[in-house]
Formats: sequence, structure tokens, C-alpha cells
Amino acid sequence: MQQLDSSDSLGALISFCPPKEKNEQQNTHGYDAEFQAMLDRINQEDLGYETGLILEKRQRLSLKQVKELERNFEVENRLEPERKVKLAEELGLQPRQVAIWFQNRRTRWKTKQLQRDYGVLKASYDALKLDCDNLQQEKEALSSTLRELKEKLYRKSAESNHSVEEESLISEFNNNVSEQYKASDSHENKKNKASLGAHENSKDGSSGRVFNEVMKEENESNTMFSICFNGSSSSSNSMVDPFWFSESRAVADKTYQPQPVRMEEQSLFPIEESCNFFSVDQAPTLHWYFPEQ
DNA sequence: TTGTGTTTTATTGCCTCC
DNA sequence: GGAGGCAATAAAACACAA
Repeated sequence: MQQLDSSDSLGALISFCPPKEKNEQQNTHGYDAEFQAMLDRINQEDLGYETGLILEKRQRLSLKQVKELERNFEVENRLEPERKVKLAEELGLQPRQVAIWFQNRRTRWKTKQLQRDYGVLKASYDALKLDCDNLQQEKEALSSTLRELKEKLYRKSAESNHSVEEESLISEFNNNVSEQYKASDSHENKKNKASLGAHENSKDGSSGRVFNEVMKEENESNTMFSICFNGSSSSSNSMVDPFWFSESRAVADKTYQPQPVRMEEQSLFPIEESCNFFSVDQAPTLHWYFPEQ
């Protein structure tokens, strides 16, 4: 409890309205609070006239007083006793009034400072969130491009397979025709056999090799994409891409058996999570603000 | 003029420091 | 235990729209 020193007693005396507890104590007649308050005011006005002491109502400090107090507050926002007494004398105030003014001024300053800090933090948060949103959009655009490229690659490899099958059918047809005439021309017969052998080789070997090259390229592109977002090349095939699983893998079923690994198993946290790391919609708590309390 | 919201002055109770 | 600081609050003074 703030103790009143002897120099503050007048300040307490000129305080027009007594504390609530005193009002309650004075209400000994059973009147309601409003009526009792009116009686109290009348009594105190009467007391003022009767005692010759004109009680002042709570008065605001003059502009000059406030300016001087502000100037002192800027120099030092705490008030040592000597300075308090000196300032009070200069301004014609009670030392207690000066102390109260400084206390209230510190409270106002603290509130303003909190508002300023909140504004700075909010601006910083907003900028960060905008940055994160932009990165997210960029990532989505890159994912979409990658998907399109994969699709193209898939079509290309499918077309390549199709032409090999056509060539095979043609060679089979040629073989049948040549068998009809093999008796008549043994030289031509040999040529046809050689042709068929070449096509068989092509069917089992070259086309498979082409497809495997295509899949190898796709695999490498996956690795590159992984490096871009995970910062590590150790997680090839780590991207869980629906297209990569449903179409590419279906085509490659017989000749290419990728062993997909879920990204969560290889990286510390998924891409979305890394981006949402700062996307906290609630306002930041300020528990750190006054660590001494 | 009056109701209402904001600012300023002051009080109270609790806490820490010496 | 006294002095001083702080948070919460009361109450007067003030501003302003309807």
C-alpha cells in the first residue's frame, strides 16, 4: 500500500471524493447509494463553507505543468525523491501528485510501446506470410510443369513401343510370304530369316533398351526435383507423385520395377509442412515481452 | 442538451528491495 | 517494516455525435 508522507497529507485532504469504503461507512441511514452520494456532496459543500476551506475538485494540470513534467519524463522516466520534491516545488504541486503523474505516464508509455511492438511484429509476420505464399505458388507451378513433362515423356515412350510392334507384324507377314516361296529361292529365304532375327532382336532388346533409357531419364528428373525441394540427392524416387505411380509404373511393369519410398520416411518433414512452418494464423503470444514479470 | 466513449488524475492492494 | 513500483480500478474531466 502506498504510504502517505506528511507532505502529501494536504493532497489527500483536497481530494474531493472520499474513497468508496468511506462512503459506504458513512451510509448509516439506510438510504440507497445514489441518494446517499447526493447527501454526501451536500454535506461536504456545507463543510467547505462552514470551515472556510474551499475544497477543490479534481483538477487537471495546466499545460505548462504538463509540459514541464513531460520534459522531465523524457530525461528520466523514474523519479528519485530529491527530484520529486524539487519538481513539485517548481510546479506548485504536491510531491505525491508528481509521483502519481510519473507513474501514470509510465503506464501510458508502456501501453504505447506495446502497441508499437505489436505493429512491428505484425508487419514482419505479414511480410513473412506473403513470402511463404509466393513460394507455395511457385512450388505448385513447378510441380505442374514437371507433371506435364512426365506426361510427354510417357507418350513418347508409348509411341516408340507402338512402332516396334508394327515392325514386328510386318516382319511376321514377310516371313509367311517368304515361306510360300522358300523352295524357289533359297537366297531370298536366308535374307528373310536374317530379317526376322533382326526384328526379334529389336523386339526383345532394342525397344526394351529405349524404354529403359526413357525411364532412367524420368528417374533422374525425379531425383532433380527431389534435390530442389529436399536439398538432398539421397532421396531419389522420394516424391510421391500420383501420375508417376499410376501411369509410368503401369507401363514399366514388366521391364522396370521402381521401389518408391515415401518421402516422410526420408526427410525430416514434408514440403507442405516446411512451408507452413510460419503460417500460424493466431496472433503471436507475447509471453516473452516482459520476462522479468 | 444529453448520452457515450476516452483521457487524466488518484486510490488501493500487492510485491520486491533494502 | 517502510519505501516505492506496478496493475487494476474508480471517478472526474473532456470530446463529440445525435
